[in-house]
Amino acid sequence: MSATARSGKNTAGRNPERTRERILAAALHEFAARGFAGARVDVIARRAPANKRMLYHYFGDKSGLFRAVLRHTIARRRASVESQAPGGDQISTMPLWFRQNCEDADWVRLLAWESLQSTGKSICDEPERLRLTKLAINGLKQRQKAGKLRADVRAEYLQLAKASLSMFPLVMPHISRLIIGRDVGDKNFQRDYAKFLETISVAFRP
Amino acid sequence: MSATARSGKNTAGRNPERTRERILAAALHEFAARGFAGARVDVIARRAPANKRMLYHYFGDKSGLFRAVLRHTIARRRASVESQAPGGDQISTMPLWFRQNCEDADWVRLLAWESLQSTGKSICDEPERLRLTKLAINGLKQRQKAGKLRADVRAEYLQLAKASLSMFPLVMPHISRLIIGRDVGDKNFQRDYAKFLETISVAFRP
DNA sequence: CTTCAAAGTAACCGATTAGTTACTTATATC
DNA sequence: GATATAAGTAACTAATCGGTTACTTTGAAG
Repeated sequence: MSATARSGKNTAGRNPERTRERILAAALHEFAARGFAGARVDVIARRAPANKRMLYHYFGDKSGLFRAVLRHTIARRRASVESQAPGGDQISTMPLWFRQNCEDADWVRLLAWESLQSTGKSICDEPERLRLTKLAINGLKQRQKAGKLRADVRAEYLQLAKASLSMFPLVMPHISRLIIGRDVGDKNFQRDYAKFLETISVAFRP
Repeated sequence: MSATARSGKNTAGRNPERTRERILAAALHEFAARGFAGARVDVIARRAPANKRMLYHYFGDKSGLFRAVLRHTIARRRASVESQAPGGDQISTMPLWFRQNCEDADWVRLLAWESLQSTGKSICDEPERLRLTKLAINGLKQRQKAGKLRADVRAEYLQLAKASLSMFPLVMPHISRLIIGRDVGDKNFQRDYAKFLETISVAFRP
């Protein structure tokens, strides 16, 4: 009875995978909010909720947890990147990226903390991330060949510009608010900025 | 004798202002490298070099020092912003901004740390920063009126886009390297990216 | 029913680190 | 030159926080 109930069990008792997932989710939240150095292991454990001991059991130490969160979130975003790669859509992708980033602001912020803190150091999980980056760039190259994107600039720089414009307001919400006067979470701002990105997309057309 | 020698004295003995300046410089370096939570007060004191006690004497506590560094660097950049505002130059300003940011990478990184860490909180030294921001935006508005800049998008959004494109590679060097394959410190990258910014500036012309 | 491994808990520990105390030394003013 | 004031030093402290120890509970298998 208990063996058969095991697979369907979701609500009570022990459940290693769920505990792991809860810790990862809480850690993403805390690391995104305060960065690696600012994040508190006890806060993550309390918010999971889980015992701190379990956190160390599954992830070794604080930086192991940080890496696990990175890997886990990269894996989650993989599908989204891979589905976009074929590049057959009509509408400009930049406003779309921005919208997705708004939905996944914790991920963008995590990326920003990681990038700032690990200057000079090697990139965690580099092979996989390089693969996904190349995939996105190849998508742009295909569109360049198809005449949908200007071909007189390297696709790499177009990718960098797209990343900049679609992530910056989330990475530096402070600056964004100083300039625009509205908060990044403000839906009106998000709509207007997406529209703006659509407008200046002419820069990337032939 | 000592009173007259006092003003010309720069090398030895006591010198409050110089000590203050040295602490500020060391703090900028440390905060830019590791962020507020990651920075170590002892490291700043050792690098100044100055005694930790002096640091607390001049700046109260760690966050007081952080705010002082912000204010000090804002004051330093003020002249540069104010001289640019009149907007009479011929060449596109975006590559110029990027170049200046590369020269002052610590400042850009400090700004990024501050923005990430203080989400939701109030902006330190807001009135002055708002004034400088408005100044830059007014410069853009003037150029819009002069027909040098497209007028069908609000100047605020143009300013945000300029900030994004000229700061992003410095704020997220990791991502930048994944996409381009070269380091942000690489002079070749800086040249090529500046050129790219020049090229896509057409998006901002009428 | 027993057993054994893994999940889970609470209390603890040692190191790091922001912030202080008690003191000495220099310098400007009278 | 005496003196008051501010600069500067070294050693200390209290608390925070990452990580651990010793223990209990759960549940699947023989």
